[in-house]
Amino acid sequence: MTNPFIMKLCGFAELTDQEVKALELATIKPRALGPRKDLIREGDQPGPVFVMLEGWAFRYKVLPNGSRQVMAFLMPGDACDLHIGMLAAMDHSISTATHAQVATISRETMDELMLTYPGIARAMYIAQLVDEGTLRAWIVSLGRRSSTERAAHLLLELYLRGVRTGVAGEGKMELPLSQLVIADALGMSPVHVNRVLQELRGSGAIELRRGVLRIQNPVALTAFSGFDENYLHRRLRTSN
Amino acid sequence: MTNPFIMKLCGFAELTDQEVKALELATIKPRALGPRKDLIREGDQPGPVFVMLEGWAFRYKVLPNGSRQVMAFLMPGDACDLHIGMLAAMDHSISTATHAQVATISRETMDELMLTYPGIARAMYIAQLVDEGTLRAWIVSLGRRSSTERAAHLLLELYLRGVRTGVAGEGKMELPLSQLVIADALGMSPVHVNRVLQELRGSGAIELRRGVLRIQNPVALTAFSGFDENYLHRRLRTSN
DNA sequence: CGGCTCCTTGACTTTCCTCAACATCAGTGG
DNA sequence: CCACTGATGTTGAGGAAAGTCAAGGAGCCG
Repeated sequence: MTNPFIMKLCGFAELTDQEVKALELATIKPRALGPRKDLIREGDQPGPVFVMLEGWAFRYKVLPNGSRQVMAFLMPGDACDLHIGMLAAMDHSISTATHAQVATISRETMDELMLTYPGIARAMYIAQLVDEGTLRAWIVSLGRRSSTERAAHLLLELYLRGVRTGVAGEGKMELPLSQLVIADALGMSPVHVNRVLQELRGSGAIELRRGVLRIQNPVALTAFSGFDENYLHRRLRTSN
Repeated sequence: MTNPFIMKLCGFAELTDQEVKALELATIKPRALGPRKDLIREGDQPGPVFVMLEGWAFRYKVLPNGSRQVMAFLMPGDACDLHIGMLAAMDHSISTATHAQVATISRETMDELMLTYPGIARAMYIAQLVDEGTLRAWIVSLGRRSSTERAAHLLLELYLRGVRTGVAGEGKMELPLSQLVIADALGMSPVHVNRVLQELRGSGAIELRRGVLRIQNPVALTAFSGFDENYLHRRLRTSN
């Protein structure tokens, strides 16, 4: 299977062949987007569900003083919020970070998929819960971790999420994010991100160069950043 | 209506009399809890949905180094996550901050309520979306606002949320949170919270004493903190 | 009254930001 | 093939913001 979205949902719930087929059909015609293109802007009325098939995007908000905060990364396999269509207006924007292939599933189609296929509904709910847990984990990082711990935590998170969708493995993943975007996610200045990454590189914990991340010492990195993978919910409730 | 939970849901969707009755019935027997009692702990298997009828609680996580981060406040009218029961384990804990009256609705009852009453389902989904928007707003605050702006933003948020549930009004609300808990929510030290609050008091924007918050100058506070109430979604989509 | 929690203040230290300059790299068009 | 351009990464120096440590004050309750 090459579709990271389906691979991720299969990790969340047992999907029947029919369900997989329906998902394949729904994401069969992605559109190509260049880097730095807004998928949707704050204030817009929410439209279809976006599914990232290739490339990276991020949710962000720009403050009156011009600074920007990234609130979430969307990597291949990620979809955006389920029920967001109920709201009148987006409270943040989503932009691509790289070239991307994005499938769009209309609200109606999505509702129908979830009504028809309980496995899809279940998997989408779980994906949403994990996303929410991820938001909370970011709050913890921003509030109580040092800048170096914070960076280490983010890199580990992205790697583990990548493993789930098949875009990462064997300690390696493509990570085409500029230090500027990482800075806006970690709530720090770009120059400090640079120094912090050097520190992590210097300690031998990671390698990050030319858009490729290598986790050299996962154990040390986990301990140092206080990473607790609970929030990614790799073990799900088996019954019901 | 004295039930802040029902008042809040009514603000999100038009509820029929039947639906209101069903909600009243479901929350008729709250249990009383003292301050600093955990409702549920990280690692526990999720149980019923909790509904705060009186008093305050907060979601939090304690890091290996002993520091604590508060990720959300639950004030009267708030309920905790809808589908959390699908997960095997909580990724954070919830504790009371004050004496509290908490109703518990079993997973089965909640599922049934949402299946039977579309208005309740809709209102609960919207409440969840608003909670999620609130998490993102906290990320923005923690990442990109100065400590004083951050404090101002939090107080304004809590006040506006209180208005929605009827526990705040006319620039005034009960806010029984210690500076220590506020510090853990803002990701700063308690002594700095103290200084920042003094600054806000001194500027005439707020008054906060003995557990009562007064917003003296909402306009200045909004501008200063860069508060954008979008994320509370006071205007909802009317159709569908 | 004693004991607890919470709030307040001052002095010192650390972390991280800002500013500024420069290096590197990929893509573009001549 | 090379010069130009824009985005990105790197380095150093100085300063502002917020943390830590330590001590004392205020309020509340048994």
